Amino acid sequence: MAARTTTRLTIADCCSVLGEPITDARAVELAKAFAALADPVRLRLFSMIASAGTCCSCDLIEPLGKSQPTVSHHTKVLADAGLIAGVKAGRWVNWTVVPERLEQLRAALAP
Amino acid sequence: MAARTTTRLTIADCCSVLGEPITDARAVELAKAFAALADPVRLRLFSMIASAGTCCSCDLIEPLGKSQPTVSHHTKVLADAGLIAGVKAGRWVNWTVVPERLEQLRAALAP
DNA sequence: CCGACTGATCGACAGATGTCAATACGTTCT
DNA sequence: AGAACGTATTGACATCTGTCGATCAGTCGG
Repeated sequence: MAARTTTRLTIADCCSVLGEPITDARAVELAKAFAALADPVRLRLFSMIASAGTCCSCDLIEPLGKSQPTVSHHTKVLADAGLIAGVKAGRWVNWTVVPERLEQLRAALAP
Repeated sequence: MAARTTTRLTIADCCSVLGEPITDARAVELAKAFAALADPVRLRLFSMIASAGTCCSCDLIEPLGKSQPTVSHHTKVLADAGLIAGVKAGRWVNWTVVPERLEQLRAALAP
C-alpha cells in the first residue's frame, strides 16, 4: 500500500495539467493536440469521422463545404496530431479516430 | 423509466463530439475553447493557476519568462474562453480556473 | 494503355496570432 | 497630492494558419 504513493506515470503522457505546473516540453506537446482541435472545420471533420466510425476523404468534402485540398490539409493536421489515423484501401483512405490519444487529452484536463 | 430515453441536454453544452456530427455553431464554440489551450505559454499559465489554486498576474511573469503585456494578453484569452476567471483585489487580480468549463471540454471528448 | 477517380502537394494570399516597448489606468501608501 | 505598484491597452511587427486553384501521384476499370 505504501508503494501506491510512488508516481506510476509515463513522464509526460498521462498526468493532469491541474495538479502541478507542467513542463515546457509537455506544454508544447499538448498545445499541438489542442491546436488540431482549435478549428471549427477540423472539429466537424473529426466529429464526422468519429460518428461514422470510418469514412473516406471524399465523403467529407460536400458536407463540409470545403475544397478537396482544404479537407486534405485538415485531415493531415489531425493525423499529425495523432487524433485520427488513415488506412489506404485502394484509391480510398479510411479515416478513424485514435481513442487513446483522445483519452490522453481528457486525462490532461482531469482533476 | 421510459422518460430516460428523452435527451435531457442543454443543446450545445454537454454532448460529446463523438456520437454524432456536431453543428457548425457548436464547432465554432468548442474551437474557441480549444484555441485558448492551443498555445504552450497559455497551457503553462493555465497549469500554474490551476495548481496554485489562486495567483496574481505578477506571479506568472517571471516563471513564464514573458513580458507583462504578453502575460496579460494570455490571461485575457483564457478568460474570454471561460477557462479562468479573475477577481480584482486591490491592485491585484486573483485568477482561478473555472472547473465547469473544463468539464464541458472533457465531456466533449468523452466516448 | 487510357481515361476516370481519390488523394496529396505546391504556390499564393488574406487574415489571425504571439510578442514586446511604450503608455495609460486604477489602487495603495506616504 | 504625489509616488509607487499591478494590470490593461495600444501599436507595430514577424510568423503562423486557413483557404483555394492548379498540378501531381497512385489506383482501378475497360
